[in-house]
Amino acid sequence: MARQPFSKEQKLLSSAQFDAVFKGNRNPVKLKEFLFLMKPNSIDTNRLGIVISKKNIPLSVRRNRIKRQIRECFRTILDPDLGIDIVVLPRPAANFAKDNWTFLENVFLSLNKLKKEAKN
RNA sequence: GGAGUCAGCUAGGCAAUCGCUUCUUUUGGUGAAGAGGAAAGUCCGGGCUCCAUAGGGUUGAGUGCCAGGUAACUCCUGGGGGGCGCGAGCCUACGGAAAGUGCAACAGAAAAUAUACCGCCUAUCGAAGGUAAGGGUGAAAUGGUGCGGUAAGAGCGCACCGCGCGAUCGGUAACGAUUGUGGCAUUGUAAACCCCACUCGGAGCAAGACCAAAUAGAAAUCCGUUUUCUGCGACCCGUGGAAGGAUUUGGGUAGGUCGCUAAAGGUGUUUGGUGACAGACAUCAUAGAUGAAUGAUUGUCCUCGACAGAACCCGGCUUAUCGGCUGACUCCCUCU
Repeated sequence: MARQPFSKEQKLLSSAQFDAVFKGNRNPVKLKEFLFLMKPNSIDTNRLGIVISKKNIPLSVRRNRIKRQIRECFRTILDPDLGIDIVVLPRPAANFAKDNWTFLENVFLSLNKLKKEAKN
């Protein structure tokens, strides 16, 4: 199994990078619980940004848990060669979802397929 | 055995794989450490930092039985008064109501000014007089109980209790005990205004300090202080700054480094103290992120895991909380 690191190269760090994704995204994935925005980038790796507001997820414990689960899926599942920037926004419905883990797993798996088809 | 009071502890464990943050080694890696009792609410207090060491008056805010502890407090400890409970215990903003003002719904005759609905007594039998015993209303009704007294009554008189004032004794004090004396006068409300006593400068780690880069919004020093604006919570006084001129240095930006964790620190023993706590000695090294680290998956065991995530740091308060454990004490029942 290849190493699957998650360091600062894999994160969106500045507001400029975030803005680029918000403005340059095409066909976003809109779900009840999450919103995914994606944009191809110019570097080799994927980069992840999470925007999670207190308004949508009031409890800090749950906020942290959702962030970790998103990060973990990004790290373990997503094809590292895709070269996309991705921003995930949890929505209020994520509060009530019991099994976010399997849900996110499926989403990221389907993302892999989508992107591969797009490249081919 | 049942019911209850108080104090304290704990906050799933183990293993495997893949990851994150910091540190150490060293640059492949290896190793070590890595959220809470409330990290929360931001309600108080303090450290620390800057503003200009921050003065006076008015205003504003806070505290409010006494003594002590503390860096400090609205916290804690001990004590006193009052209330609740059979009890262990619990609760208590607990200074002032003859300085003044306000308020007291409904009911009730009357709610603070005095007065009289039913009643009682007198009677010249009237739309009179005397009463406040009793009844009734209310959260609250002009001291309470008893005896005397009277036409009926009334602190009108007396005794005891209560209340005010004084003295003595005990106590650091709050206060308590004893005793003398006064006379029954104006109810309650001050988490209503208010009065009295005491305390209080402001803003906050996005505080603040330094470094780098880049091209004209800034900064520093000096001169000046009529006017205008502005800071010191507000206003007045007082005082500082800016707008102007001269000289010098050179910036934006979610950039980087520091602040940033060793601190009124934890644990143990011991000394002093009723106790909060303080002193001495020994010992421990224990998160430090910054688009923000503790996770995910799998297996397994059990009692099947609540509330909940550090963001400068401490002391408290308040609120949330599954299950379990420990100790001390009280009451009731049964047996001996």
